[in-house]
Amino acid sequence: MSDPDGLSKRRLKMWIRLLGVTRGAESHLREHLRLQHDTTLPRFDVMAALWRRREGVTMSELSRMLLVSNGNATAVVDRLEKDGLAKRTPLATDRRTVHVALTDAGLQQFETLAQGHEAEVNSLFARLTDTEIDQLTGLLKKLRKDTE
Amino acid sequence: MSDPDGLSKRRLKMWIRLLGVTRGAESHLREHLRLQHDTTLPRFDVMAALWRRREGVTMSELSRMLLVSNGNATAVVDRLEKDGLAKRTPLATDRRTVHVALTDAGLQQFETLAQGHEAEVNSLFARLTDTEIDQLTGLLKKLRKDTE
DNA sequence: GCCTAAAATTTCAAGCTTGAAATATTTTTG
DNA sequence: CAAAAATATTTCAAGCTTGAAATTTTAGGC
Repeated sequence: MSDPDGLSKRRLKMWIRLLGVTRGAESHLREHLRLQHDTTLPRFDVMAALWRRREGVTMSELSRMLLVSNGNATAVVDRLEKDGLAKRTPLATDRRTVHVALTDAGLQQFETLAQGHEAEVNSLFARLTDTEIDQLTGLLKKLRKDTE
Repeated sequence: MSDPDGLSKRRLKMWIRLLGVTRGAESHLREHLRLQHDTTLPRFDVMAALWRRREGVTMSELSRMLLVSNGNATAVVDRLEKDGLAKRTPLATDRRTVHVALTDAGLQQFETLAQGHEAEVNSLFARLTDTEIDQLTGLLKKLRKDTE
C-alpha cells in the first residue's frame, strides 16, 4: 500500500499550514506598512534588499535576492525611483548593467520603516520560545536547499 | 540592554527564511501547474477550496478560507466560471448570497491537478523526516493563532 | 575583426491582489 | 413599519507579478 503512514497527506497539510502562517503574517505586515507608513510590502522588500547591500546591486541580483521576476523588480524600482527613494546608476565597465541604490531620502525612510517592521515581526512570533525559534530556523534551513 | 540574546534579530531572520521557503515552494508549484497543466496557483487554490467544500461555499467563505480579499475571489471565480470550471448559484433563502461550486468539468480537472500537485509538494518536503514533519506542523500550529 | 551566443535589462499583455466605494439585500431597532 | 445598521457581493483603480519577447551590450569562437 502506498503512503502507509499518511506521510504524503501530512506533508500536504503541513504545506497548507505553512502557507497559511506566511500569508497571515504578510497580511499583518502589509497592513502595518499601509496604515503607519503609507507604503507596501513589495516596496519594503526592495528597500530592505538595497539597505543590506548599501554599495548597490544590479537588477538581476535584486530579483534573485527577492525571488521575484526581472520584470517585477523593474516595476517596483521604477516606482521607488519616481518617488526619489532609489536611484539607478549606469555601470561604466558594463553598459548592460545598472546599479540600484537607495537615495538619502530612501535610507532615511527605510530606517524608520525597519524599526516598526521589526517590532511587528516580533509580535507575530512572540509566542515561540527562544528554543523554538532555533528549532524552526533549523527546519527551514533544511528545506531551503530543496525549495530554492 | 534590550534584546540581549539577539532574540529580536533571530525572529526577524527566521521570518525572512520562512518567507524564502514559502516563496521558493510557491514558485516551484506554480511552474509545475503552468507547464504540466496550463493553469495557475490562484486558480488551483480556489478549486481546491471548492473541492474540499463540495456542497458549495459563499464568496465570503471562500475568501476567508484562502486569506484573500473579496475582490480577489470574485476575479478568480469569474475566470473559472468563464472557462466552465465553476458555477455560481443564487441562494433562494438570502438573495445577497451566492453559492460557488465546481462544475463536473471542474471536478474532473481538479482530480488530475491534485495528484500532480501532491507529488510536487512531497518532493519539495521529502528531505524532512516523518518526525520533523510533525515537529514543523506543531510549531506552525502555535503560530497560526497569532498570525491569523 | 566578424559572427554568434550569452547576459542584463526593459517592455508588454495578461492575470493577480488589495482596499475602498458602490450596490443590493437582510436584519435590527426605535 | 420605516429608518438605520449590518451583511454579501461586485466594481474599480492602482499596484503587483509573471513569463515571454524585444533591446542593448558584451564575450567567445573562428
